[in-house]
Amino acid sequence: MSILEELHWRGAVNQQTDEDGLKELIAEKEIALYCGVDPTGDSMHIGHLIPFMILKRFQLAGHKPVILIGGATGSIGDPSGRTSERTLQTMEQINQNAEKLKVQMKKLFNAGEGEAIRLVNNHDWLKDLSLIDFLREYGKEFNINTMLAKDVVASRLDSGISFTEFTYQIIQSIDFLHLYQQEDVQLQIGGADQWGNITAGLDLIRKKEGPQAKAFGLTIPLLLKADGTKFGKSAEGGVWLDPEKTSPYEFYQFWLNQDDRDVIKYLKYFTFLSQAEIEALEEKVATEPHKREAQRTLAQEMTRFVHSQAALDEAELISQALFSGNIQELTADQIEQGFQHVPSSTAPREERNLVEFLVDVTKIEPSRRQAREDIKNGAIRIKGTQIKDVDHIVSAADSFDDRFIIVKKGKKKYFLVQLEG
RNA sequence: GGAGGGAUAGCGAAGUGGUCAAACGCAGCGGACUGUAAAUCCGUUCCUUCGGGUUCGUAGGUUCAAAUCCUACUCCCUCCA
Repeated sequence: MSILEELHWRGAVNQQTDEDGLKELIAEKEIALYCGVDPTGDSMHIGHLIPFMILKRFQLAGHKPVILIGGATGSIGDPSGRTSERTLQTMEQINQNAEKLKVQMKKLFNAGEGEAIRLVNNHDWLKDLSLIDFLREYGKEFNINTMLAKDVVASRLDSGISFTEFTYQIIQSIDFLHLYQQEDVQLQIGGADQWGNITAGLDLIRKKEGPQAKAFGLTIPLLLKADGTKFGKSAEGGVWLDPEKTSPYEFYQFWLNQDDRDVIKYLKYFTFLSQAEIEALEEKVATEPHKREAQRTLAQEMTRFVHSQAALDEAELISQALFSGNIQELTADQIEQGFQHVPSSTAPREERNLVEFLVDVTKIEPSRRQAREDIKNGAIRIKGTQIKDVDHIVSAADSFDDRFIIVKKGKKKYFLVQLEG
């Protein structure tokens, strides 16, 4: 199965330019290709991951991927997928973010065996481009009518778009041209909302390099959940790759809890499992869904890839203890080792009313009213024991060795409270 | 510049002097069922020391009583120029 056939099987192709041409090119040589991300935040979330997983697949198929960090484009603001103007971030902020993303990318794609994926930052070649050069060299190649017709721009014409964001497609086009010329990059991939930017780049390459220039674009479909909502948001917000923002335990739990209807789609999209392995899991979902083997495999693959085998082991240990073991049998040492990455807080080592403990000390509950309601409903468990008494006093007896308190709220939310002082 | 319409809890949207802490839907939270799934059902969602306190764009005013009436201001939409 060729890489393109594989991508189709994985459901990872939305649109592509000159399908046959790209097929031919890939058949005859190893190509270089790229995908970019703008440093608008200090960490990627799982939605960002998709196109880079595809870069990785190309690499495994023998091609040469380039990851672009958009230090320059990030300072302009991509209007794609937005209904309103972005607020500009400071250059310091963007540089800091770019640095963090670089570290994250290296950890994900340059670790372990095999050739490293090349990392570039478009700030390097765009920072010294003068306004006059920009206008004479590139601006002349862009027709305003074409630019206005791009979906991203057209949809913003009513609500307004600044010249800065309007110009974004030119900047991204320069990137593609630059990489085509300097790194022999012939393919750009991106999310479905990048189609306009990618084709703008192709137009620029053709104008500068002649109509015979071989460059292609491929976009990935927007990933939706079975219920029609956007993929990648948990109840608490986005699912981040940074373990400080989303702990490996929470990350593992996110994947483990996926809907039966979605899990195979995600296995295809996110993991490097083979067609045979995924089809076997698909069979399992159909015949013995209660075992949730597909979800477990997905959670394992993703946690191992994004974090590490050690993080996965820990996440599974915690999950095991919390959901199928007897919490009371754990020792304080086991908790210390294994539970550091459950959402946690600290509290002084003193006796306290349960409501105050939940609201004031640990912030597990947002208000006294809510805390009382949950306690009365039997939603609160401490050390595995349901507590329905609003006047309960939290004391050493509720802790593990006077060091940790484990609170469960609802069916599956756990909190670790470390006692100190 | 002129004429209208609008701003209500996280979002959408009722309400046009007391019975309004404010219908209803979505989202959220909790519970039941279950497989840490989906669907469904039930409860609940401003705060509270449970006495009460503070809310309906902002600031004033009328009234025993205002989300509801009046005045000014801010922002948004439609039409005319």
